[in-house]
Amino acid sequence: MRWSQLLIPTLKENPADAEIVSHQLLLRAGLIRKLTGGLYTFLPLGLRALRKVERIIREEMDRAGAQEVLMPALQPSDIWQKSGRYELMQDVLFKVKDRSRKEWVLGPTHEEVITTLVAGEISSYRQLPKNFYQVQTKFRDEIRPRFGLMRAKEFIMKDAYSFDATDEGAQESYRKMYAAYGRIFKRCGIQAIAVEADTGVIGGKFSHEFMVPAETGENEVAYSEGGEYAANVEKATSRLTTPTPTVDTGSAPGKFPTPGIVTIEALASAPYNVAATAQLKTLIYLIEGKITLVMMRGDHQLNETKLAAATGTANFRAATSDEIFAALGARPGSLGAVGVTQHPVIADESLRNAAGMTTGANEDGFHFRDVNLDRDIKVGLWHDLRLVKAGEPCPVTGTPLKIRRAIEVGHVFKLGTKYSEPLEALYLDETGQRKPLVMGCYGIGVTRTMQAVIEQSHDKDGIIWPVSVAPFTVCITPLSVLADGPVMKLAEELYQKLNDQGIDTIIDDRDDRPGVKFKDSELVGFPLRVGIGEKSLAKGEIELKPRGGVMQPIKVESAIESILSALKTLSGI
RNA sequence: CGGAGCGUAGCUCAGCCUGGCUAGAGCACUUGGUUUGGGACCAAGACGUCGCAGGUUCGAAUCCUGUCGCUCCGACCA
Repeated sequence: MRWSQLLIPTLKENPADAEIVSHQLLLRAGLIRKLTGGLYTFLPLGLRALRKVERIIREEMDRAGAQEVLMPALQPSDIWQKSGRYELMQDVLFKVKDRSRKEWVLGPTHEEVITTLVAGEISSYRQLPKNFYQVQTKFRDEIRPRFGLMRAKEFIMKDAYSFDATDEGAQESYRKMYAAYGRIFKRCGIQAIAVEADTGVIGGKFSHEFMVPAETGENEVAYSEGGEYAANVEKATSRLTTPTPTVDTGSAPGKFPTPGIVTIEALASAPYNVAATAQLKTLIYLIEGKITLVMMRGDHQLNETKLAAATGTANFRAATSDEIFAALGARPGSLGAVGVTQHPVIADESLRNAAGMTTGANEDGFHFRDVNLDRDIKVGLWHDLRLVKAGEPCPVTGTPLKIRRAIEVGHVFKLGTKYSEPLEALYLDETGQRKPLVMGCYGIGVTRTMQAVIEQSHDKDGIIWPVSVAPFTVCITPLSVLADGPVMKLAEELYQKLNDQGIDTIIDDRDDRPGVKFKDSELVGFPLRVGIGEKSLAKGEIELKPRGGVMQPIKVESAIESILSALKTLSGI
């Protein structure tokens, strides 16, 4: 393509509303333009890069045995009612009404649609396994769209759904997708790591997220140095650095005065000297409107994602001081669960068998000592609720965990029968028994992946596209565009030959000064620039400049061969 | 939704505190000229409901009220 004919509106200055570098470069390189918050138009170059990411995804999905379909983005709300997610996901669902006032949903994801399809089309174990995928626009009423394509109201996702007869089969389908994801991100030129993750509103048995390490990422990943363990902090666990006391003092809980003491630290200091590990922290939450006591060890922090996983709902918040006083008769700082039977109590696993603990007495200015969990507190639910911190021992290796930020580009879920049961996607097995299909689902944020590539691969001058996803692979830069001059003649000739070889080539035929062309080609980030100027041409040479590499002169006679071999090197072939 | 900030030319911003004349600069754009190996220079020109609505005032980009939009931090997620 000819630069002069394409819309490539590069910007010299950073747009005021772009905060992170990949967002700035998307705008500056003329790849996208904002329509309004969370909604973007893909310009010619941006679309070309996006299409290349999509092509890699399609090739790897096909290779892994998945088949492409295309489902409606507009969906009837009744299938969402059936799956139970109409309520659960109401905050992100875009809803629209038609002329007869019937309500529809703009699909944020497609478990309901694909399961409905499969329920009607698959009825025998002989048809299994199956895996269907699509590349499609998703709609989510995000609470806060941000960072350009990173979190948008409308975005392109590749979603795949596997259907198996057995759990073992589903496991194998999961494994295949997991492997395919690794190949996809590698081919896109980004380093993504798989981490254990929370399943959230999608639900299911377990899941892995594919994370691109980046300071601007919205997630935190806990991992061991050697890569033996990696998990989203929402899900991560660690070994305890210090054990929880379990020695029964033999005494019943004894109330003692602690005037003005309302923090763990204060109680840990003189004259009380109660180690934080021997204290019970009692947090009061309003879970689906009900006062609930959440118990943590004094030195631990609550992880709210784990609380959601434990309770099966995200509909909760910390209670206010007044709500707490009304329920327990004391203010934060003096709270405890001893003798509390009228409210449910949830406790963190680290408190199992805890004994000789100290906790608030539900009376301002007083605490209990000698509290045994088994004997004195009615715990209704035990669950891992603890937020891991950097430096705590890895659950696998025992070495100190590290924590770093990352961008989630993909997520694979082992779903089980969460959707096949309510939507009645059943099949007959060898013995004629009717059983629910065992499902998995697998998403890649395609537009987000494209931005993640930029976030991970850029320098002060602009984007550094990997060959695999670059909008154009080669940029031919004639320094003079006189139509019948030797420079332009050679440029046109190379342009023809490269295109004939199937190399995506752009020729910068703009009548601009060299500096402008160099800056623009670096900003957009084409992997290889072929510079043609009168000076070097006089020596029978032109210049090859890999983006991010060093300029090298090549002979005109062997230009095509040199370019092709440089591309091979850049592609890592 | 809670907290913080910003809305002035296509873009980046100044002017606002302390109200006053035709509302400014740089980049981009148009025309002419000079340039031509790292975002050129000269000259001329075009481009504004100062986000919107209301108020205060002789007079509002500037002060007040409301409203809309955008960005950032938190809850949500590919």
